[in-house]
Amino acid sequence: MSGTGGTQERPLRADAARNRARLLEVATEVFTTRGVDAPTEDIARAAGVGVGTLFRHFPTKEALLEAVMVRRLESIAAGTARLAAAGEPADAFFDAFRLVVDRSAGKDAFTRALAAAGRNPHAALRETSAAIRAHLGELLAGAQDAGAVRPDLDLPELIALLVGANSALEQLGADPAARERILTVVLDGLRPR
Amino acid sequence: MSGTGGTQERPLRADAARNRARLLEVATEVFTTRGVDAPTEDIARAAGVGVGTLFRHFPTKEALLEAVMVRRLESIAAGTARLAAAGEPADAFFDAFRLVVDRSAGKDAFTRALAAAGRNPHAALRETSAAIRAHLGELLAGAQDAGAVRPDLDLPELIALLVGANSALEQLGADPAARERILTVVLDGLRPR
Amino acid sequence: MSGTGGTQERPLRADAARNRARLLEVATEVFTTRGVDAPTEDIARAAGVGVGTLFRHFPTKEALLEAVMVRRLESIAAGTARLAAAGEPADAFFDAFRLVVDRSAGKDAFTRALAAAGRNPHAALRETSAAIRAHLGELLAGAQDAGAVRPDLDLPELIALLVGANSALEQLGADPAARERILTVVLDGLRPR
Amino acid sequence: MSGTGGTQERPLRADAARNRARLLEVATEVFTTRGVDAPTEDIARAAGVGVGTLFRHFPTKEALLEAVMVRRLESIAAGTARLAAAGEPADAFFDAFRLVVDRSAGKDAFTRALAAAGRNPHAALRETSAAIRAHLGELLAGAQDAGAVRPDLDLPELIALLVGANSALEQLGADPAARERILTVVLDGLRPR
DNA sequence: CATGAATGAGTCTTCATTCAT
DNA sequence: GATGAATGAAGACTCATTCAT
Repeated sequence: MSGTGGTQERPLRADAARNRARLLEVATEVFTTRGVDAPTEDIARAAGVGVGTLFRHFPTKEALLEAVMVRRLESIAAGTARLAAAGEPADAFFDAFRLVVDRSAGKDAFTRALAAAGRNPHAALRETSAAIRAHLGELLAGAQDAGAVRPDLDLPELIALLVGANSALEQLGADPAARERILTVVLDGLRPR
Repeated sequence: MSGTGGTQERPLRADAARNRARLLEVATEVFTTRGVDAPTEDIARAAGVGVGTLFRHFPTKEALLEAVMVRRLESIAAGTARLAAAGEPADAFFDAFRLVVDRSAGKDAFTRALAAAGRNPHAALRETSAAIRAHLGELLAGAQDAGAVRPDLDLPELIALLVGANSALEQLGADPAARERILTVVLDGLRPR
Repeated sequence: MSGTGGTQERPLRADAARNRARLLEVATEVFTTRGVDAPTEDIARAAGVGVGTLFRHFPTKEALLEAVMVRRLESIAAGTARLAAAGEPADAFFDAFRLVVDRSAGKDAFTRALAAAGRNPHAALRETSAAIRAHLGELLAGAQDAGAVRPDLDLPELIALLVGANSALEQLGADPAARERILTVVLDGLRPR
Repeated sequence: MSGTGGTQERPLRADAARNRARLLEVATEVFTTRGVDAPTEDIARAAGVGVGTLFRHFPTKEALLEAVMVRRLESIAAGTARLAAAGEPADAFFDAFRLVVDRSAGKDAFTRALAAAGRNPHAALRETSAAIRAHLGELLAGAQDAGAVRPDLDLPELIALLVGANSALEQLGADPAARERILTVVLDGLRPR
């Protein structure tokens, strides 16, 4: 897991690595704020490189979008991995829910990627989201065993709720108190009656 | 209230009305399943007419999208109006939540329209969604007065939750039991602790 | 030469004749003020008829344009015929020059039609402009015989100068004194040194 | 003043510059002979490039047309500047008239641009044609002072006459003797009686 | 390796003309 | 005869992707 994950990459030259990182950064920003229809050229320009460079690093626009998602998902996976290994099942579960939602912030094309896991043909995405799903599965089971979450809920519903919570928050805007109220509703709803 | 609604339209010839209706039908289907980036030509073809006909009825693609949304929103508004006038505040509120979610199904550009009410510049959309918001506001207040919904929740959060529920369900797929479980979580979460 | 000239037309019903006249009127106005690229539908609407009616009277847009031109040319031809029959060769010639320019006013697509005489494949136009050319030829010869116009000038140049004068005036705008100065320049230039 | 003129352009690559120049060349030819309604694609094809290339160099068709005009006007401006600086007022004036007419040849959208100076919104055009107008103004005044041109003529009329002469010549065709006779008429007409 | 110019298929939209009502 | 709805071939412009410099 030395690099960005995937199929055997020879080590990039320093400047190439820098370009790649910068492109990923900028693409995340652009896709998030302007949507995935933003022209590749805008991304390249914002990253200070030519389109050619962009396409050298990412063979298609879709591959770039995928890489952006993978990065986000990896960050999430790191968090859920830690929490799945934690001791307190109930707290860990609820923390994980918040963590996923927090790190998915922005144009929700991203959370969707997580959900598209099974259907999606891209290996990198599939692997990372499978890991997250596994962690969430464990956390859910733990919380249910601890009686902290409704026992009839299954992983697909949990994920759908994560996507939904993300949408709701994206919809709502910045007011922190209101955001907290939204989360309270969903998290309370997850608890057994 | 019987027809396509909006600002005074001279009565169309029978065949023209049929084409218009068919275009609206097909566009709803296409936008819903394939997203708003689907080519106008596909919509025209699916409706069995030439592009020219589409553009005669709807001067721009955006106008078509707007008409589709207005139709959906009007259907929702009719439902919420009825429920807002009903006697049982608590039931009416929860029924309204389900109704909005049901009739918003699809690539969720739709619930967003409702949410975008104040900001967006399309008069037809603005009016209809303002009406829905008004109904939802009444229903929420009634349910809160009746002690059936958390008192700290405000209309913007309710709407955000509707958008979120829609996303969650869209994400989930068809399984009716799972869909019901999702809704149960959210609706239970809305109740006071 | 009872009607609009051309190949055998059965007498139109009163309303049809009225429509045809109105279309010609409106088309002249529209082509003149908005150019020949104005949509046929605008012309039909301005004339208070449907496009279908327009195309019943004039099988193509070009035919309509031609009819408009023929009308103008006929008006010019009537004037030049009268002047060609007049007694005073010099005055008649200069009057004709002014007359052609006056009646050609407007988007000069019209004067061009006159010039396109020989090349142009449309019978109606060809005939009428041939007549005008004949009159102008006579007038020119008369004025040259009378020593009022440079002897080296030929009909094609005269026509080119008419087109040019028309362009110049169209370019200039409304100021009557300035228009007169332009005409003075050209008419003086036509005189022998 | 050496190149394509306008607001600071970074130096293009050799091939790009060649394409740009070729497009300008071809567009001049096409607009001149077939009018401004000729499809952009025809221009691109004639220049041996794809449409994309055309639109890379000129963001809209109008921008291309403007560039073509600017080039023509600059060529004219260079000539009138030289003549305005010359010693012999009368000759300089008449030479300038011929020069403008010569270099404006074609579907006369061009001389119009000169005339449209004040009104039109394109900065590049405005500046260049303002320069030409200034030169012509000086030349006219000089020639009038020298008694070589009618004293009652003003700049707007001169410009209208340039447009008119251009139209007349465009109308006339290639015969050099006839063209010369036309110019003689107009130039003689400009002289005082 | 990086650059950005070139490509051309694809998208929206217009408009002359036809034809069912 | 009149109407205006329907048609579809263009036309301007965009953008992912390729490739010469």
